[in-house]
Amino acid sequence: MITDPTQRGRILDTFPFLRAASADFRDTLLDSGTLMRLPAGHLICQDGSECAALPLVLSGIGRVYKLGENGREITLYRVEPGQSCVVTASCILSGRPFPAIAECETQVEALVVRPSEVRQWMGTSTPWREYVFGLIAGRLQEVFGVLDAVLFQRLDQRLVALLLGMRKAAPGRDIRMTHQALAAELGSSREVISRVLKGLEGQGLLRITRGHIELLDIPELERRAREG
Amino acid sequence: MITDPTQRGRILDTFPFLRAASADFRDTLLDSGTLMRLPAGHLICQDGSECAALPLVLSGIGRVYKLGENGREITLYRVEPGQSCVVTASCILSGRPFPAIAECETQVEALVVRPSEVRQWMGTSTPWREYVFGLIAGRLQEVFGVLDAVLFQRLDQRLVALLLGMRKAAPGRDIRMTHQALAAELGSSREVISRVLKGLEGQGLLRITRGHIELLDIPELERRAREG
DNA sequence: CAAACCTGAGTGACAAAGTCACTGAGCCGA
DNA sequence: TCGGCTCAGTGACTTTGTCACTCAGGTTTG
Repeated sequence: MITDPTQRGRILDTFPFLRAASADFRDTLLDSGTLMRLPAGHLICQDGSECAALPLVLSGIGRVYKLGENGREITLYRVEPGQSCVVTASCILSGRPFPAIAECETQVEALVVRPSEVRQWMGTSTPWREYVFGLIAGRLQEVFGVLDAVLFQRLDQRLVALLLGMRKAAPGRDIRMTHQALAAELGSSREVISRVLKGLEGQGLLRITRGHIELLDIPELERRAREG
Repeated sequence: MITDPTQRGRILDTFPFLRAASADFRDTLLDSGTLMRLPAGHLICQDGSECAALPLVLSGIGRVYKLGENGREITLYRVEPGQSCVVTASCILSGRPFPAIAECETQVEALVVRPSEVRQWMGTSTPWREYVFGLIAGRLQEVFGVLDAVLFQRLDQRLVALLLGMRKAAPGRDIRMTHQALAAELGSSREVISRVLKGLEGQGLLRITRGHIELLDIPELERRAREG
């Protein structure tokens, strides 16, 4: 139950679809949901387990990834404020186990709603339904994209694209990230990432120092990401 | 509009969720849907294109796959009678392009419904909604499984598992399939499949002849598929 | 019937990527 | 400043993908 008017306003701002919903539905959601603060590293859903609740993210970032027996991992997508992990939702609605791991990458504030409500609202609120379907379709597309990249794209291209993407998210030439973390994004291994980075450094496209990477020739890197 | 009572009965038998739906909804669906017969090889949806309709499969098999620039491909899942390609549905509901290719593997009979109806029924019929969500969750799980296999499993294991799965589908020791087709299932290439099969033949586990494969030591193959 | 043709399969050389077992380099606290 | 920690580099090897072929078994057709 959310009573604080400031919090209620914040929720409406973060989830614009609520503005399109009926006042009735808005109240139901705010009354039945619980505001939770989850620490970084908290596991929201484990691979193969049932999903007990659907968190609507208000702040912070969630990360959904697959983990192999050997310890290698790959990021499937991130859940940002205003979104929710809809794979969770689809698992809730169909009673299936969750096929990956969902974890808080940073501290996460979320409005947590119960499966029974998720299910019920699908029938009663069109904006809610469209919100959920929009998320599902978006995730499907992201996961299909990951599969495509893994199967059909070269690792050096994927790595360069990732680095450029991160630069866009946090402008500047410096990227603070370990080789291990880059490997976990792409589903590769640290050694391989190190080798590829070293190759790019040899070509003068970037500079590697402990814990971060400085992009030097950005136009050329952009060309590589596009053409290979 | 489906009027023939035999056809109507067949549809109800193929889609049991319709029995749980109201008579009203059943009639709406049967009145607004069109029965189509699509030849083998017909493309239902191309990569990146908009989906114009949702086909509910009555007979035959559809196959959904990803195609890389180099020509390599990988099967994501198959659509069997009683199912539908829900990725299509989610694309319809969210107006996104389809992220793969959907093709008729055999001749397919389908009840085709319009996007506007798909969308509308999500609000009006609970059985329809649960049907669609069940399909989506199932597909998500399949696609996640493919990703897992591609990233974390060895090809020989995957190939053996595929062969054993095919034997279960069509009992007998003989599997009629080209190396190219096996490669397309697994997202590999013909040469590599040939090599792996040759290795298995060298170990006396199967026998290769032009166009088909005879499984010899099935218990050992099953052990391989499990343990590696 | 035999030559031409097509599809399926095998081969060898190489490149890309993952694995394993290390070594070494920077950093921080005791 | 010593020890321990995390991060990164290296070399040898395996697995998988790619390329450019050749070859083998059928079918079609002149």
